[in-house]
This record gives sequence, structure tokens and C-alpha cells, in this order.
Amino acid sequence: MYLALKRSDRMTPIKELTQSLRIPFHFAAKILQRLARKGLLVSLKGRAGGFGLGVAPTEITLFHIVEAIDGVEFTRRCVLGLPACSVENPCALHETWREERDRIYKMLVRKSVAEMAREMKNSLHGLAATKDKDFDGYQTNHS
Amino acid sequence: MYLALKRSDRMTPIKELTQSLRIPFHFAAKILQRLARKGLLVSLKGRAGGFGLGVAPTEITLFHIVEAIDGVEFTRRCVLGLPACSVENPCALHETWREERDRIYKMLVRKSVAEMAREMKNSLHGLAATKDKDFDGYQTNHS
DNA sequence: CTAATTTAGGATAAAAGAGTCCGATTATCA
DNA sequence: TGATAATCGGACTCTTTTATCCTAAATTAG
Ligand code: FES
Ligand code: FES
Repeated sequence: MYLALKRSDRMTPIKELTQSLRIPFHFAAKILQRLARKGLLVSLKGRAGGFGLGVAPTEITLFHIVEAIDGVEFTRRCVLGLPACSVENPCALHETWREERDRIYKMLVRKSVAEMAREMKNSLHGLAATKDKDFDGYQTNHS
Repeated sequence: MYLALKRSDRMTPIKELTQSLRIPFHFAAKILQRLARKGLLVSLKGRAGGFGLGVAPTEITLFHIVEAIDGVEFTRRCVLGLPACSVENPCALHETWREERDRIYKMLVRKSVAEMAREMKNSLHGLAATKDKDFDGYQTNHS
């Protein structure tokens, strides 16, 4: 979302992002790296390096992000943990759960980063996580 | 579900349950114990001991079980992990997620163990978990 | 070419979770 | 009253997840 709200003609270094959002450097680095490997972001090393969007923010959906970070196995898995989920051998919740699961899937596919960024424009700093970790500005040490 | 399908005039020992369902003894024991502490089941030590339902199977809902096993924090938590979830300070997904979250909540509250047991009556043995663990019948050792 | 900057990614550490084991406790029966 | 059959709950182990750190590689400025 932060990257989506930035002008895209140059790269954004991790340090800028983490200081603005007040989140830990290495934490953000791993996430950005992961999204870049999936092609959602592009990265560039060196002097003017950093991260930028790999595709238009209207094209990046929550589904893509969940897929890159947590995986989307849940769309196929039995909610009770049975080895297979199928209509042939349904568990006690199969029909009920399938309905909710489909709704969530559709929601993930529908929500784009562009849309979300628009909605959070005014409160992006609220992204600071639940626990108050140290962020770059006051970080104890880094060369 | 297994207990709901049994006549309730005497207790069911863990061993009987785990052999019928082909699941590991200690695994089931911990779960049963946990449900008993919450009052969903009753337990009795000694000779004719075992577990039984603590309340009518029509009164035990999925919500009660999730509450006892995994917790139901998710009904209050921000899906993006912000420290608080509220309409005053909503995240980019607040409205969208609230809707799904409510549906899932209602589903959990609606589904009773009685209903589920009825539906799985014929395939309860399918409860054997994803990975094929050893179960009591062939377990390597226990006094 | 060299120094500075910045990401890449493997290694390590820390934390959480799942599953197992075992001694203690409780109840029943002969 | 002693032997036996059970659960109870803490300790322990194993695996997975999360977070951090560190060195290498890439890029650019001078
Ligand atoms: S079989 Fe359980 S959700 Fe489909
Ligand atoms: S504020 Fe994020 S779900 Fe309510």
C-alpha cells in the first residue's frame, strides 16, 4: 500500500519505508523480498535501488499477496482436516464451509491493493504492528 | 461426535474411543480433557470411568468447541493485525472482513454437534487425521 | 577502479504449537 | 484394604513459524 501511494518513477529503499511506517527493517525486508520474488514488486540493488510495484496496483489483489505470504491451500483443504475435501466424501461441514470459503476466495480476488491503499491513505502509519517493536528511527544498532 | 452417537448412560474410556476412531491415545486425551474443563464433557476417573457429554449434543455448538480449543479472538481482531478493530479507526478491510467474520461466527453458533454427528454417522472413521499416525491397536508401547 | 549503498538469501535464534509421556490422583471392585 | 482402571496435568520433545542477523552480490557515483 505504501508503494502504491508513491510516485512510481523511482525506487523506494527499505529504510525509507520502514521509517515512515515505523516497522522493523529486517521484518519488512523479508516481506518485500518475498513479494518481489513473486513478481508483485520489482527490486533494484545499489545506489538508487529499492523496491517498486511490479504491476499496476489495480492488478495486485489480496489473493496474490496471501498466495505469496501464507499460501492459499485453504481453498482446497477440508476444514476438519480430513485427508481430502470432496463432495464424494464430505465431512460434516463440507457444504456449509464451502460456501464461506468461496466467499472469502471471491473477496480476496476482488480487493486490489489500489483500492485498499486509497482507503488507508490517511492512516497508513497505523500499520505499526500490535506489539510495539523498535523501528529504524530508534533502532539500537545497525551499521 | 463419537460421544454424541453413543448411549449416554455410561462413560466412554479414552481407549475405546481412540481404538474405534483409530487416532492416537494421548492426542485424544488432551482434547477430551480440554473439553471437559470447559464443561462440554464430563469425566470420571477410576474403574467405570471415562468421558461423556456434559450437556445435550443439540446444545453444544461449533462455537463452544472452537472457543475451547483455538479461541475465538478472531471475532474481535483486525484482520490486518492492527492493535484495535473498530469503526472509528478502520483498516482497509474492516467493512469487507466484518461481513465475512459475522457469517462465520453465525455459522459456528448455528452448527450443533448433534447435527454434525448425524451427518457423519456413516463415516466417522474417516476422522483419522491427514497424516497416518499410529493408533492404539498397533501402538508400540503403553502399559 | 574504488567506495558507498542497497538488496539477496542463507544461517541462526527465538517463540509458538502440536504431540507425547509419565507420575499423581481418584474411583471402583473384589 | 489392596489391586486395578481410569483421568489429570505438568514436563518434555519435536516441528513449524516468525524474526533477526550477517555476508555476498549488484549497482552507481566519483
Ligand atoms: S470435506 Fe471437509 S470441508 Fe470438504
Ligand atoms: S480494523 Fe481491521 S478488521 Fe476492523
